[in-house]
Amino acid sequence: MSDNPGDPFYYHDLGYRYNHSSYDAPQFTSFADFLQVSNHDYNSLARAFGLSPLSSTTPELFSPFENISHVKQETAGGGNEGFNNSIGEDGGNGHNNSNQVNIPGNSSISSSSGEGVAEEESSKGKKEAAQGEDGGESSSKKQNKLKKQGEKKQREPRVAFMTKSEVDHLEDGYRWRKYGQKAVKNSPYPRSYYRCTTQKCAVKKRVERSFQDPTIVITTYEGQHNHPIPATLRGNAAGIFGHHHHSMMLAPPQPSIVPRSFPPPEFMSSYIMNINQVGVSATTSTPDYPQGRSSAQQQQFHDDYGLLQDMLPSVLFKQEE
DNA sequence: CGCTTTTGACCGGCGC
DNA sequence: GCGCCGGTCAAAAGCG
Repeated sequence: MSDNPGDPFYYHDLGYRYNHSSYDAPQFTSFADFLQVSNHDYNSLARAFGLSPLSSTTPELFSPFENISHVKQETAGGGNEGFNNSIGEDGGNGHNNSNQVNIPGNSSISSSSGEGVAEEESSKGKKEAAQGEDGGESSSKKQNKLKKQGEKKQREPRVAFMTKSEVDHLEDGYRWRKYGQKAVKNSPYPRSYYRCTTQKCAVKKRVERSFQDPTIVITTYEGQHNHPIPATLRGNAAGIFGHHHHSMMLAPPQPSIVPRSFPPPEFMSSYIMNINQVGVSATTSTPDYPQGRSSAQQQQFHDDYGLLQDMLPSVLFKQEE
């Protein structure tokens, strides 16, 4: 995948790969549901994923990963289209078989290219080009704030999911407000930008459908929630995470672009194709990184990964600078 | 009415 | 410096 060492992280680095035919697609109503975990476990997973835990916890302190580099697309005439192309490529070559996990800060469980890529790019230092403001909470203004010292614009940890789904916006228990949509270069499908509606929370996510395989939706989370899952949304968090089926949930978030229709309630029909961790252990590259990790945190971190490995064998993590 | 989505303008980084 | 590009803003429209 990273044929181009110089490339910043591209989604194709995900090593995306899966077997169309070998999966059956279970139905899930939420992220946690699809992970098939309890609330407790979810919290661990969430940390590992850089997502927010269900319980209120210390906000900005734990981010297993730091320093994200932004997914960038080749500006040169737009050859590369991030995910879309990448998916095609990787899917095609697929040297990476799905069951591998790279642990940030650790070397890896899978020696697959992913890792190499991560290194390369981190060295690359090509930061996020098209980045607007980053996790800043003052979302009101333009972004003209400067960073502290030599710290460049760092992004929050990002996690990308590739999910087979009919709907673009997957239910994950949080409430989001869409704040933008842009056309993806060589794709007929647009990319939508969402922000967590909880006031103090700066988590964002992007959703786009794969151009190569329109049945796949790529959701990229950025940042971590600092609050519990809102218990409102029809049913409540408990209903979402707790357990049983997913009966209600009324109208699915509308399948915007995807023409095909499908049974309404199953908007979360999905299975994971791949998961990408875009964070990185930046402690080395960014000395002044605000949040140091305690050994306890690291331990937790590893524990989370261990957990993930057990639970999500097909997940593939990747780190990036 | 309060919220969300829509949508074109705008911004800042980067390559040329 | 200019223009492309990904990402964001924000006014207006939409919806329950």
